[in-house]
Amino acid sequence: MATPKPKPKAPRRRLSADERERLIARGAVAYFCEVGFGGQTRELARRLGITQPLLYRYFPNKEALIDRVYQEVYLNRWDPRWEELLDDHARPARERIIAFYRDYAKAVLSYEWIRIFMFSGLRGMNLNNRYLTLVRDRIYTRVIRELRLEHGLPTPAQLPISEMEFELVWGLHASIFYLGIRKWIYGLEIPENVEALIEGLTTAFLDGVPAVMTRMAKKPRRRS
Amino acid sequence: MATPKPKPKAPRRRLSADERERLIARGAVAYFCEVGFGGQTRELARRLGITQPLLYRYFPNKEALIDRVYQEVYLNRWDPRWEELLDDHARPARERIIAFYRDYAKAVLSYEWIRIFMFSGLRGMNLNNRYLTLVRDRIYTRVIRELRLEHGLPTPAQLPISEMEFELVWGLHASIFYLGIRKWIYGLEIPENVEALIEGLTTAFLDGVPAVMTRMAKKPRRRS
DNA sequence: GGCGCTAACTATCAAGCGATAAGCAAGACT
DNA sequence: AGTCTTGCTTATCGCTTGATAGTTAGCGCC
Repeated sequence: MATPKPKPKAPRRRLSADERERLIARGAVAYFCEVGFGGQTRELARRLGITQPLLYRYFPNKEALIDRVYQEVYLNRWDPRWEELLDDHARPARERIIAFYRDYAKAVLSYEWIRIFMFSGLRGMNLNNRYLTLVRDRIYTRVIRELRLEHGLPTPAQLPISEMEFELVWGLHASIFYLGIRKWIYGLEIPENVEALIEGLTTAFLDGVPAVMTRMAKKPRRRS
Repeated sequence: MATPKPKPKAPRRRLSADERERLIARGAVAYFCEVGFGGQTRELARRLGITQPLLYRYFPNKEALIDRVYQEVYLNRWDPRWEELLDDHARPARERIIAFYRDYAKAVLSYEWIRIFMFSGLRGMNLNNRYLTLVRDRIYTRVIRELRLEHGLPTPAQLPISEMEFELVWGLHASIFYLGIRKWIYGLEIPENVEALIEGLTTAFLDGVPAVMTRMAKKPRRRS
């Protein structure tokens, strides 16, 4: 090439502080999701089309930026209607549970959510645990309660939920979450029709788990 | 403290090249499993009780060290007897599948395996995919074959294994693998008696999945 | 259309980190 | 005991990277 082209150099654009901060936060989510929290501030700035020191005008340091990423991803991902949905006794339990997982999957099986969740887990954050406790207390308990009700087993008030029952529900949860891992962490293809898939997994769960639950409710727990 | 203590400085120990290399490799596995591949060579050396440049006498660069970590963790983790176990028609299919997953879990639910698997996935390595293809071809196909046989469904030769069948088995796999994620990535407690847990999960699977499989074999596949 | 506020940039520091070069010393062999 | 091999260390380079200081210029306002 004859033209050395000194620099493309986009014209300096001046945004309001709020707007720029949001832009940086969004960009940080996208960037750190992709490369992990070891990603460099210079590369993040480059992707945002700004200079690296500008980041430090909006965030005191890199850690603050990462905290913001957590906030962006973790907050506002919980839909309170999930609990209502699971409580709605007008519909059959089976239908409710399938509907819930269909909806839950839509919220959670995203690139950002799955990867941030993994990265923060590997980093030793306890945000994961806080979230998973929420899932356990708000969702698993409801699923188990409804299953017990449907199969004429004692209510959780009468007989506390056993470890095994929690584990079985966690197994369903895992099989759905793992779809996200396969897609967004391993980079594998998963079936196009995720809804049908979740319906199949949940159906298999609903067909298989009550038998185990019933068996465990009758037999005393065997110690290893 | 009155004693400034200039340096503990362990006496220089001279090992054979082979021995030292193995030591470094082992240490690298432990270190990179813990902190990820962004870990620093200096810190690794410190943990090994050697100086950092010594690493470069045994490995040309950090990447080679990481490759070695992959080798150490991925290789020799596959037990060919798993396939034999699943093929052993002297035992009931249910018993074989439970026995397999009990054994498989023992091999795979380790700190090193789980974390390296995640780190390499997040890094975009395709080693995961190679491994998972192996699992699919050697294990899932066998599980499905045996389940079909037990429930009077066509053999895979007569009717190819459907996507949904693979997905259901992948669901079982996920629910077991997720135990490792919970323990070694999220840092959560999991039940002590993992064997009983796996038995419960597999039983629920075996009770629930055939119904779905039978249904799908009879009904034509519904498109979304 | 000039002026001021401040968003954004240029330049740079200091610590961190992968990697290399040259010298030292532990153990083996005679 | 002397010496030779080579495992291991000290010293250091050069680039990277988070963070700071000082300068420039876009936009609103009168």
